Amino acid sequence: MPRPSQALLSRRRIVETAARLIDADGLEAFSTRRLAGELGVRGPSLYNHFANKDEILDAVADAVIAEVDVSVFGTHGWREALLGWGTSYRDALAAHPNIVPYLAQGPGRRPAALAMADAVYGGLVKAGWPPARATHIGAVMRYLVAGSALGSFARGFVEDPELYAAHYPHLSQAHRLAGHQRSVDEGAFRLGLQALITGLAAEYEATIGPLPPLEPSADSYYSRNLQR
Amino acid sequence: MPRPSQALLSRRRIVETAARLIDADGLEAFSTRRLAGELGVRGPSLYNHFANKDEILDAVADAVIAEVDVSVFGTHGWREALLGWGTSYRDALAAHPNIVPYLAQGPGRRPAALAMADAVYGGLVKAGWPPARATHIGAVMRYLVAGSALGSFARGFVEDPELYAAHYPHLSQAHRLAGHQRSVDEGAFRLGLQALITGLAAEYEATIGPLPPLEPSADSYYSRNLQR
DNA sequence: GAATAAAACTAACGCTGGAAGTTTTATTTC
DNA sequence: GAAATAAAACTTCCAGCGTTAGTTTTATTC
Repeated sequence: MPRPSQALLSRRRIVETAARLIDADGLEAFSTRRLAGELGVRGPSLYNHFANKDEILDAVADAVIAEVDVSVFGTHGWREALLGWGTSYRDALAAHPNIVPYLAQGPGRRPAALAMADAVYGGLVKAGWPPARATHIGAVMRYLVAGSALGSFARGFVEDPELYAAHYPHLSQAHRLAGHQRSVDEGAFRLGLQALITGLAAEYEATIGPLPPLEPSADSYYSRNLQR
Repeated sequence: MPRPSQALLSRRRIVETAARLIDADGLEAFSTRRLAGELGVRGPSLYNHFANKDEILDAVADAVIAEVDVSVFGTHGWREALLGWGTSYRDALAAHPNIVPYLAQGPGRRPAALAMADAVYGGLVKAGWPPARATHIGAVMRYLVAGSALGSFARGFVEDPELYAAHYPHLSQAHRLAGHQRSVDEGAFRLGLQALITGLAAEYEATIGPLPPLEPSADSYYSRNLQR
């Protein structure tokens, strides 16, 4: 069956289906044939729309980053912005953990990833951070977020009390971690993000000047969490 | 040629060779046949020593973690310990970035990874951190270290000025990042680690009590870097 | 309307991890 | 020490992988 009268595929449809498969089964189980099957076509048909499998993965990764909200850099001080952006960034990645090893390689030529980098770097420099420091901060945030989204810390511990009993005296409760996955993982990320911002604030005061005031709004999510 | 009189393979030899191949060519290019070829045998021979390819990768990952030095938890305060361990952890992973996506999944049943978790958690609890907080801190450190070792932040930016010119006004110098890979990546990690520890210290003082004094030794690497 | 391009298919290639079967040697059992 | 058993190497084979080349039909361009 050669070219159909109505297009069966589009880049968008391919990317959406690929994202769904990767979310459901992971990167290792993802194959061009599997994807083609889900789309009701054959493997080689994908090559009419993407040069290779990597290009599909690239597009999936950028679709994930496109979900990240960087608007706080235009509306809040740098501390609230880091908190809001970091949270949104981690939410986006945590919703799609299986693609994280792939997208953590850097923006490359991906439009959404570059737009995010542009907004973050620009916002930090505007806040008074020297350019080199702004770069470092962007990098650290990526480390923290990508690291936290790579896979559950809590679920990395096997639910078998016997495993820990003989040789790991302090890990007697480690088998319970997986059962508290969400609270452990989110609690850890929240702690890390807040501690990092607190530490950066100390450096800002020591090397740049007084901190910009936090939003006075009583119901502001950001001010509540950066109270000192 | 059936069973040789002298053993051609050992688990240790397999793991060392696998680690070398992964370091040289990456995880995607790593195959059981490639590994077998390097060892002078055929692919299926590996299955006499490891159940499957994943088990080989597991052993490689644990060999990397075995390089991490956690002894500072027994000799220094928790701040110096986090700094020293975090640095050693990142050094070990940065020396083997290609296996990082694999080992970041958590300790599982790997002896070295469990021993590391045991030492870190035990050290933090002994320093006064509540158990749940100690878990969070362990998780955050993994986020930061694994995230920073996943691949170079600086090299994630393409060395093409034209890419950034039209749509990313703040990224006019981004094409230069790759040329400063080492200083950017290490500078960022150092900043993140120190800021994180500073922030954690603030929480320790606010919720637990006075900080343990830093080592008085004038030449101590740790005290010099945690000065406030 | 003819020529060109695009999008689907099939067939094929070389590669992958691993199972099954065979052969020889080491180790265990008596 | 001989026989039985186990182990470690090989070969053959399987089903799956990403991708290329060629064919056919339809859309688009001139």
